[in-house]
Amino acid sequence: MKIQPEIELNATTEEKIKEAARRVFTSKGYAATRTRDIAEESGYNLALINYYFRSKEKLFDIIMLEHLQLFIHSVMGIVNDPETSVHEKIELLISHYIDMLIKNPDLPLFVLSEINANPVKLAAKLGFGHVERGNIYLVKQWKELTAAKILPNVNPLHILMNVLSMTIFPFVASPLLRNRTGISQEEFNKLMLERKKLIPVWINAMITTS
Amino acid sequence: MKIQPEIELNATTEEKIKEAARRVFTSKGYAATRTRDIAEESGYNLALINYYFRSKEKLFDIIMLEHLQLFIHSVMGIVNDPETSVHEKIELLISHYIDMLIKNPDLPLFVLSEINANPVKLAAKLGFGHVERGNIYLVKQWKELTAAKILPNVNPLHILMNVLSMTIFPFVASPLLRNRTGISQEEFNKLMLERKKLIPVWINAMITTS
DNA sequence: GTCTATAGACTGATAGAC
DNA sequence: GTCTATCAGTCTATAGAC
Repeated sequence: MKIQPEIELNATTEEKIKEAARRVFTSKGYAATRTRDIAEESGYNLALINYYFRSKEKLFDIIMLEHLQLFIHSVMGIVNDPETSVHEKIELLISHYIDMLIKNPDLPLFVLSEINANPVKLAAKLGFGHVERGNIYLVKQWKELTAAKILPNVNPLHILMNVLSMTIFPFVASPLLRNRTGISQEEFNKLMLERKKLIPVWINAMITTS
Repeated sequence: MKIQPEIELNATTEEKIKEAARRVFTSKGYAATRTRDIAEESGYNLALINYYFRSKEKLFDIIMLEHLQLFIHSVMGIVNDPETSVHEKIELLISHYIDMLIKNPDLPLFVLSEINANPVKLAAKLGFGHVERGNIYLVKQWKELTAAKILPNVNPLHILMNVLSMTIFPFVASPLLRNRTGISQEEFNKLMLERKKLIPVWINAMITTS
């Protein structure tokens, strides 16, 4: 699944239009995107968008579904791995997200905005492939550790919020942050790479002092 | 400055239109908002919007400027207070934001989306009233404490990111979070009120273990 | 100040030539 | 498959009646 695609010489017209649409939708959002923008970005004509995808909305739905999978379902492999410990899972999750978001920095703001704009419509897409919380291996491990009093009895939802917040929010606030602090894109990415090591340490600190 | 206004019986037509515009813009964003939506929400006719505000864009600019002040400049009073300690400032900041965001939950996603959509245009507005970082009292206090080795020498930008992330991000991700966990709006607000006390403790933990 | 009616530009989508 | 030309609908903004 590509977001920032390499130039594929042998990509079909359909694929090229889809990649162009992905770029335009992700940077401007659904409402601000004109089908003419996508046509121009793809190098093809406006009529071809409807030829291949029937409507602006159907094209958007295809792209949004792929983004949701990238954003949510891709982490299922990490949190369901029976071979890794809780701390390793947290570390892998943070590392996975930061690498992915450095490549696709406007993905989270796009996804969260569009979910907010149309929560009912996207609930169905989100439900697809939904795994019951009790069946997630990470949840099982967490419960075992709290039962054995190895972990303190904190609400795991708070910890989850903290992991995702500290990992994802800087990308969401990046334009504002860069405006206020004056740091460059490169300096920002360097900070985020530092955070791959720092966030797990901070999470440990807040768990053990709870 | 009101976002969720009480019904003001003696509000002027101009104020009523502005409040209606605030509600519609904030929930749908600039591009998805039609001037007809604002007219309908205000109870007045479409023509009056242009009579009072000349254009959709000028009306939007007025509202965005007020939101930016609410979002950014309102905290200046806290971080510039010479009477409070660093830890008190952090505590007050978190408390202030959480109270404000419980009242205006879609404010951050709106502001961040629009800045992302038009960073150049909003840079001017953000610069207005900009205070040099060196002159902020919190920054001065922080430097003194690290110089005296009372605080460890961590990059304060990371700490700032963590405070804002853990405080603001849950509101940004709230629709997704509620979809995945099934918690209600009330339960979410209760979690956020808990975080008013928890986040300062966590921040302390991560500072002292650095 | 507030309304109705409408101008003028733009949008998503399609017909039809090649 | 790909294009040009165009339709029908919607948008912002304004003219003009009251």
